[in-house]
Amino acid sequence: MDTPLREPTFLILTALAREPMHGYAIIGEVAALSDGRLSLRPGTLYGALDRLTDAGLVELDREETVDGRLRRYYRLSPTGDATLAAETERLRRNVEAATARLRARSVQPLAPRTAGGLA
Amino acid sequence: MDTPLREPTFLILTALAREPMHGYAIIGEVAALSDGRLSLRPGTLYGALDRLTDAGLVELDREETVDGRLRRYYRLSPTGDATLAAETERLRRNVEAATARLRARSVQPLAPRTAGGLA
DNA sequence: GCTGAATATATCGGACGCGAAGATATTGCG
DNA sequence: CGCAATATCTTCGCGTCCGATATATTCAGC
Repeated sequence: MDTPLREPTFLILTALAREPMHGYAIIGEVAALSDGRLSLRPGTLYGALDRLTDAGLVELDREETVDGRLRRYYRLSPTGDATLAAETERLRRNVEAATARLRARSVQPLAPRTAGGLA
Repeated sequence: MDTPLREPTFLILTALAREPMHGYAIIGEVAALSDGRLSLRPGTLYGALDRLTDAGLVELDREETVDGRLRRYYRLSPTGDATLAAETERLRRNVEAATARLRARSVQPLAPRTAGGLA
């Protein structure tokens, strides 16, 4: 898993970091995590869970049946935990780099050539 | 451009935030920005530049010919600047959310049931 | 003077994650 | 009884990315 995680995958792992959850609950948790910016579609969620399970980042925790409806709980594996931590660090560095660049530009938007200061 | 930027695209915009650069120089700049973690391939770079140009996030700044080799400089457009700032904020929130979740798990890895404290 | 590495651009095909849409089944509300 | 909400799963197409390849020029080494 050298490839960087995309946002939906990253937030799914984040949602599972605290405690095991079932798929449908993850949709709501990710929406909350992202302040409603990202609403996961079933295709994205279950596809991602299958991929993450195959990759060994999440594991099936348990299955419950509540009111006749199946709930399949997933949990973060140790590998998934480490991956999420590493990904978070990677993002943190990217954020820092971009912030520094944006600030640098803000300080000196354009070289003051046309304003006719001296010369 | 509602879709979140992928990492290569994000770092290309970051590289351009400070000053206009030509394609080949961006490859080195992105490598430096990511501490060598991400080495852009030509296919990724020029494809991304075309897409970003079409989307209005970057603009052709100027063309130079140095030692018979063409250099095509790109610069961040105001839209690209705003997009990069917004994306950085989005990432910052994701990093914060993940960090909080990882910390929460670290404080209480498992419910202390088996350790037999009291009871 | 030729070869190969570095500079600098471009293009094509495959892989893969994501999103839209719809199917299925159950409970609860009006 | 029909409709919304809960909860799962599947199929299809798109966009992005990467690997590979091509082209052209300069410079270093032999």
